[in-house]
Amino acid sequence: MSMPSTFDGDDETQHWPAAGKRSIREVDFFSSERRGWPEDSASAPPKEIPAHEDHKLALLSVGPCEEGDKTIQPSDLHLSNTTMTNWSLKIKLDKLKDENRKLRIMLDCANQSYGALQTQLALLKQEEVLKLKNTASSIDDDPRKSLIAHSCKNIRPASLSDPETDRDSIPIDKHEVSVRRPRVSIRARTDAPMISDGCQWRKYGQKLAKGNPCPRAYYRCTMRAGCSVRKQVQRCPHDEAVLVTTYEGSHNHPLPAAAAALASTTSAAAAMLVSSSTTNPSSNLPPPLFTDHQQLGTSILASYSYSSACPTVTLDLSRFPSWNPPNTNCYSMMLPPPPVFNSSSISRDLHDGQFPGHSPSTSSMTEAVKAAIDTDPSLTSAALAMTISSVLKANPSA
DNA sequence: CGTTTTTGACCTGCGC
DNA sequence: GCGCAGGTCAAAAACG
Repeated sequence: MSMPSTFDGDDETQHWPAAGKRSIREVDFFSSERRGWPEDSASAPPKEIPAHEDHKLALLSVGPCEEGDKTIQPSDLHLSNTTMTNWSLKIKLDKLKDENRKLRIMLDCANQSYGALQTQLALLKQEEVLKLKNTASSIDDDPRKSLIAHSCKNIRPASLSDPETDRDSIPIDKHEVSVRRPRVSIRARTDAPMISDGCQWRKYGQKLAKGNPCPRAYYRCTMRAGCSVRKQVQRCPHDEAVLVTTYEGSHNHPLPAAAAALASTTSAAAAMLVSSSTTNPSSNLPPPLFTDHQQLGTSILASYSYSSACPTVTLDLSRFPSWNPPNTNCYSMMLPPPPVFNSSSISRDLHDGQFPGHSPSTSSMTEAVKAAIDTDPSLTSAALAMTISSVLKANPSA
């Protein structure tokens, strides 16, 4: 198994140990290195200060440096005016660098925490699914619980002799690997063979799907070992200019910053898919995410598709003329923890307003998108994704 | 030489 | 039970 050599996200996380080392050096400076410095600096400090000496200056700039009971001030050193000026500038620069470094550490910390929370959420949701499964096993006349029970058939403890009896002994994370999770599919009009979404992928298979002359390619995420996210890339059989990218699974690592926007969007979309099944128990069908906006001239289309095993959210972005390359090169996926809840064989497009009680009228979603496009006709996909995401979060019923 | 892609074989689920 | 289709595996080939 190989790891990509260039990965912003991993690079981000790798700053942690580096930052730790730098922090230790600062402590070491106080404990040992500092002791010899005043004597060594009886003459003027060097004009060219080695990079590894930066921390000394930064610390000195924060306040007086103490040697035992004696306080060492810069003026105690015999320096020429020019050297003092340079030194002062250097000190200011070092302070800024130090501040930068601290901010970077804080950012890394936030990223790490976010990744950890995502993992925790995945585990909690998996446990919830298992609990629901156990509850549902004794009830067969409630349609909603039957759906849950049905979905649990898709839990496949691979390579176990007796899945039924062994299931409870399997660690949760193994369940996550085998669970059929909701998918998010994105349709985008592009000539590129594959949209660049900020992640590293390795192709592991290719198939000719029936009814489509274009092969379907299978990729798995290689940004971190054990990441379960996979994606399928395929040209639309009806319009080969449209590239259909389907994501499945949840990343076990922080994503590059550039990947955050659409990740947020798809997370919200899939979360909607999930919550709709739990907040609307009277109906087996979820409400629409959002609908066509005919006034736009273009339209955003979101649809649920319940195949035999995998509920799928489709975001049709192919109708945005401005989304031709190069703007289609900033998609990103990070699916939410994968709750399993439905596997009915119903497939419907929502833009037709086929759901009773769910009007295809103008939604806040499309209003927001329209406003965004009006504001900036050259809107990038990432920016538009953020708009969609924010509306989904602010108005779950949109 | 290590990594990635290709591609045929194999596995699994589903419908008949 | 059988056949089909989707998905995955893994050895071989290609690539840098």
